[in-house]
Parts: sequence; structure tokens; C-alpha cells
Amino acid sequence: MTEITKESIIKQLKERGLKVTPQRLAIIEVLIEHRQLHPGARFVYEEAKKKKRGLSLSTVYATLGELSRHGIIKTLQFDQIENRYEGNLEQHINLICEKCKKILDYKVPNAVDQRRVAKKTGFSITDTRLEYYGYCRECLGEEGSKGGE
Amino acid sequence: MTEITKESIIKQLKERGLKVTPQRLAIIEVLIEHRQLHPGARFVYEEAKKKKRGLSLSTVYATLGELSRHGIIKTLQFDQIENRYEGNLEQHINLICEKCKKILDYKVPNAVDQRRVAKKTGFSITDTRLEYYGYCRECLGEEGSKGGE
DNA sequence: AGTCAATTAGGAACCATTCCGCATTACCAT
DNA sequence: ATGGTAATGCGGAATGGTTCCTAATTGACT
Repeated sequence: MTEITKESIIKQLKERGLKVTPQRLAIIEVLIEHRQLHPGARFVYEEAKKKKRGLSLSTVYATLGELSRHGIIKTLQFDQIENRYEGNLEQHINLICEKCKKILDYKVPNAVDQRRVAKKTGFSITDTRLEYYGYCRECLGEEGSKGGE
Repeated sequence: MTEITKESIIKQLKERGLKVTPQRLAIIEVLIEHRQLHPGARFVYEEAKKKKRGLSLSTVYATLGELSRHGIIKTLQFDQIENRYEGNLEQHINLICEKCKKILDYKVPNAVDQRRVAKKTGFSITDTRLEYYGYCRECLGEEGSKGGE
């Protein structure tokens, strides 16, 4: 049920009293069509603009923020590269390629036990972020050396 | 061997042909004295300036970047809060309090097997980032509700 | 159709971080 | 100690993703 579909998102929007606008539909479609990309705001903007003329970047940010705030999608925040958005809300590890910036999902077989963390440290977990950085298969194959640039 | 000490850092600087300047010493001292804080650049700047008058923010950024680039410390990159720096290079999970922004280290008992990830996905891991967000014991205790803001 | 609050567009503002050119300095060999 | 030299430091401007602001528009519901 954590899989992202256009219908499920629309349903969730309505359930929460949020309006379903053409702008939002365009943005949602882009998110779904490029779910494997984990696209950033700029990318979503450029693509969604093709579907809905006059769309503004502010709207994209507002919408992505709204979806994220309601737990419909998840915002992956970065510093050096722009934030990315994903619809896969299951616990998993994001494999982030340093070269092509692609982000792959890796389903965690047996994750770290969050309950144990809470018990041992008194820390109450509300969200997790598990990321591995490195080089994806494609980028490794393209060139012999991967350390370069 | 991953523990951060002033001497070890100086040693590493010299080994790599980097100069040991008063500015850098001041910055390193701050990093060590506040290692549990996982301080940000601004904090380091404010504190280090007390030790070395005239220190500029650019220098702090440059030094932290240099230390990080050489693997002497690790940069924790964020978007909404400023980047933070830590000397603990062992694999661990950072517990980040949403309220006070404190960052605690949690030694991982049995981490996710990186080798398995590599084998299954062909992804070559160079760095990891494991973070749990939530509320630390202190912030949980201060108030009954933790969701508000 | 009418009402109202949510949403949108556009641009200014924000702010951590980086970049730039020049002055200063740590370090090594003499 | 001294001098040469490349690294480093400084200060301020620039960068760029994201947020904020306000007026105008538009869905959703009656």
C-alpha cells in the first residue's frame, strides 16, 4: 500500500481536504512516471510544465512540500545536490550514485532494530534515513577507474 | 583508531603535506572540545574565533572541507539545518533530535551487510549515512506532547 | 451559479556555502 | 636564522536551491 499511484494520491488528497488541481495532477504524474529517478524539484518543474503550461516553480515546491508533509511522498534532503522526492515509503536503503546521481532503492532484509535503539538510548524515532553512497553498476562499467571525476 | 584527538589530526595534516596553522588548530580544538555536539560551521566559527582573533568564516569552511576531504572528519550534510561535522568515523547511526538538533551516536550492533548489497545490486559503496530522526530523551521529558511546534 | 478557503504565479528574500583576488604565512632547504 | 614558495587566510561578492509574500484565481461544495 506504500506504492505510489496517481489514484491513491488523489484519494489521499481528497481525504485530507486538499484540492486536486491541474498543477498538482501534472506534478503527481511526473512523480509517478519518473519514480525510479527520485527526481528533484527542478526536474519535476521542467517536466510538469510540459503538461500544464504556466506552472510556476513555487507551486512545485509548495505541492511537493504539501505531499511530503502529509506523508504521501518523502523528501530526501541534500546539501550539495538538490532535494529529491520518492514515493516508496517502505523502509529501504537508498543507493546514491556519486557519478550519475541516480538513486536506487534497496529493500533491507533485516534492518537495524529500532525498538532496541529506543530502549537503549531513550530516543524516540519518527523517521529514518539510510543511504549508501558509491557508484552504480552502469557507472562502474563505463570506465575502468571510478575515482576520477 | 577512529577517535579524534588533536595530536592525531595534526599528525595527519603533516603526513599529507598540509600546513598546521593557528586557525586550523583553533578549529580542531573546537571540534574536539565539542565532539558530542556534532557542531556546524557557524558554531565552530564562533568558538574558534575566541581562540584565534580575526578568524574568518571562509577559513572555517575551507578547513572543515579540507579535513573532510582527507577523511579526517566527516561532513554530515543537511538542507534545512546547517551541515554538521563529526570525528567519529566508525560505522554508527546518528540519532538526530528534531527539537534540539542534538546529534547522538549510536553504535550499530549488526549493521546491514554492505557486501551483500554490492553483490545483489552491483553497487559499489564508498560511504554510508545512517540517520534516525526523532526526539531525544531530554526533549521527550520536557513536555508531554512532542508533536507540536 | 455563488461562496470561501485553498491554491497559484511571480518575484523578492533568505542563507548556508562557495568563489575570487590578493595579502600573509608555515614549511623546507640552504 | 634566512629566504623562497606554495599553501593558506581574509573579506566580500556571488551562487543557487528553497522559502516567503501578496494579489489574483480556482476547486469543491451547496
